[in-house]
Amino acid sequence: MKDVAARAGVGLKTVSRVVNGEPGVTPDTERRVQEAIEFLGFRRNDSARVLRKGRTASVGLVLEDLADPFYGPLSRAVEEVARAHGALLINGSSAEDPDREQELALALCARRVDGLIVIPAGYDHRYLEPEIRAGVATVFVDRPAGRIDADTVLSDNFGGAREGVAHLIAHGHRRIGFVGDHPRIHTAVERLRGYRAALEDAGLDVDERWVALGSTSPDRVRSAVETMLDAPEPVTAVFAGNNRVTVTAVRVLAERDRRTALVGFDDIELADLLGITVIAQDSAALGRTAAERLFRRLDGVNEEPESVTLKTTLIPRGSGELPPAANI
Amino acid sequence: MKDVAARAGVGLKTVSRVVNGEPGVTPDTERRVQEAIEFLGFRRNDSARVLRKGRTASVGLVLEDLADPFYGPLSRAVEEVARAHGALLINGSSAEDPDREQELALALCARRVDGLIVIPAGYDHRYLEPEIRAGVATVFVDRPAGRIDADTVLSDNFGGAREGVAHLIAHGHRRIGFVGDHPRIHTAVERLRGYRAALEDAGLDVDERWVALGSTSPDRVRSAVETMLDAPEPVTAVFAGNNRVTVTAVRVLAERDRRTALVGFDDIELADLLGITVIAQDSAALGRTAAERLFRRLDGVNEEPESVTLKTTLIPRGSGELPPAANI
DNA sequence: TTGAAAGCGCTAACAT
DNA sequence: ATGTTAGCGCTTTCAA
Repeated sequence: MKDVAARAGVGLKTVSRVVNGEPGVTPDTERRVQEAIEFLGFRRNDSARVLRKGRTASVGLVLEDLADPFYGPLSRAVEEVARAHGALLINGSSAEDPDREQELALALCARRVDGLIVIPAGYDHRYLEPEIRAGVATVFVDRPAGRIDADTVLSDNFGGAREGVAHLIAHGHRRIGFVGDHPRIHTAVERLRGYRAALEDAGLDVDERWVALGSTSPDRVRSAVETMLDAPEPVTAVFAGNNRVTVTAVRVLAERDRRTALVGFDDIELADLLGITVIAQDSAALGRTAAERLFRRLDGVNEEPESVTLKTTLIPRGSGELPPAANI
Repeated sequence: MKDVAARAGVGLKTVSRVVNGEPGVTPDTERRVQEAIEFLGFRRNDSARVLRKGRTASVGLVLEDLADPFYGPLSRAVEEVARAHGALLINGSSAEDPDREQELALALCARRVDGLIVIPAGYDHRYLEPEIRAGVATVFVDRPAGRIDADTVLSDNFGGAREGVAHLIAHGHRRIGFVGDHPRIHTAVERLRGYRAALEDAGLDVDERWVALGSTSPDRVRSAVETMLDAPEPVTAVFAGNNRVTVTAVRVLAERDRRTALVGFDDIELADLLGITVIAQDSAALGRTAAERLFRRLDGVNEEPESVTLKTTLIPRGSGELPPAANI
């Protein structure tokens, strides 16, 4: 910038004005400055600008895994909102590791992102308190914040699961398996709660052998489902706790002769062709809502932290409408 | 940092040393500094650090759409490599718009990212020349750079498509449709080239009514496929030019009584269950390779720009092995 | 081992 | 309309 000023024979501030399109420069001077910029291939160094202005026009998003089809649309939605506000988005994947989540979130804070959207991997976010106090707007998505009070955007995991399981019950099922994510994950617990509530609503008992929480790795899900199917009194329907469970469950059920009903939480591509009934959540809406809330905060709105819950949608496609198979 | 120094009763530089784990500080002093840091909730401002050091420890990734399942794993792979090098990743989606690609790439350069990975939307990347000259390492992925010489990592689009079409020919097909992306997109053109080459290898002529390039929107793909199926001499097989085309093609074909063979470029989740034969490319490997190349450059390796091509894999699952249906 | 001073490139505030 | 000065928070250099 100094060089540009020298070459154009003007002061530093004049160049700054031109670069930022500020008023108070004669067209002639502006032209000279533009020429110098062109000639020197100058481009403003935003690092310096940030240092001076205190705002980075960037927001951070800490999620679990960008490669998961659930998070792609979410991230993209956040990006669109950020873009509308002239901000860039820095993503990071925690890989479901609380330490890595913290490391990432703090690294983003050290970069002085203006705001932070976090899909928690951990259960204690007090480490963010100093940052929030220092002015980093923070919104939690998909899972609630741990031990601090903050804006949160969730899906109705409880209600969605309850509706899905009720749907199976309405189609005559009495022995329904639940295969879900690890119990340390909030959504898994909520969905299990919904499962239990639906059974209870119908006056049915839960046999704990029908419930399997744990890793969503194909191996674990496969063995969980197979155990339920091979029991003396096999389940006649399975409720899959998330997209990865559904994918494996569909594979396992497809191998069997006996038709077992299935409802999965989260929609999946091609689920329509496979006739998989799902409880869909709108991950893009989750991201958009969170980002809008974040920027509202950045624009100075100062309300109490608030929790928003987005509705889920039951999409019947066949697998959830199968009647119980005559067993054994 | 000033405040920390004051509170600990030491010089600014000593605090800097402690924060960065540099040697030359007595344990006692270090302890006092640490206490002050703790007390004040100090965290280093990386913006200032960046300004001074000239390196941001961040890389930019400009892709088409983070919500596309093809790019999620690619982005994640880049992130992992970046993480291993202590760098953060800033993603941006160009939405297949050349202007937006440029705007994004230049915004990232203004932030002084150390390196840039670009999945081109445009065909002229000379706008990046000053940046590259100024030291921003740049690697192009998935599609080649336009009008500049730069590192590039591609999939073998030509070879993959040729293999897929040859596979259909080997199963007896003579009238094979090609539905692909817009002809301004490099991969679409390459794959079409592969299609033509396979037909030519077999001594078959191409009827241009079997070729449909254009938008990958469901509507356009649907009508393209339906036209081919409803022609007086309908195609007996369809080669789908990418994941989105495949998804719609599968839907359209599933509505028909006559079984039409299908091979798709790109693997899709649940394609195994639907028995869809595909030419799979490894999007994570694409991202990893590009990122490794980028960091090699950042580590000072100074070779000529190089183009790497990654092999694709034919995965037979049924749809590509159907014989031609007796038509009409 | 420790610290003072200079400066990275920019913008805010205040001249002129 | 234009320029000058100070300073954002850190690291580098060099001296103590």
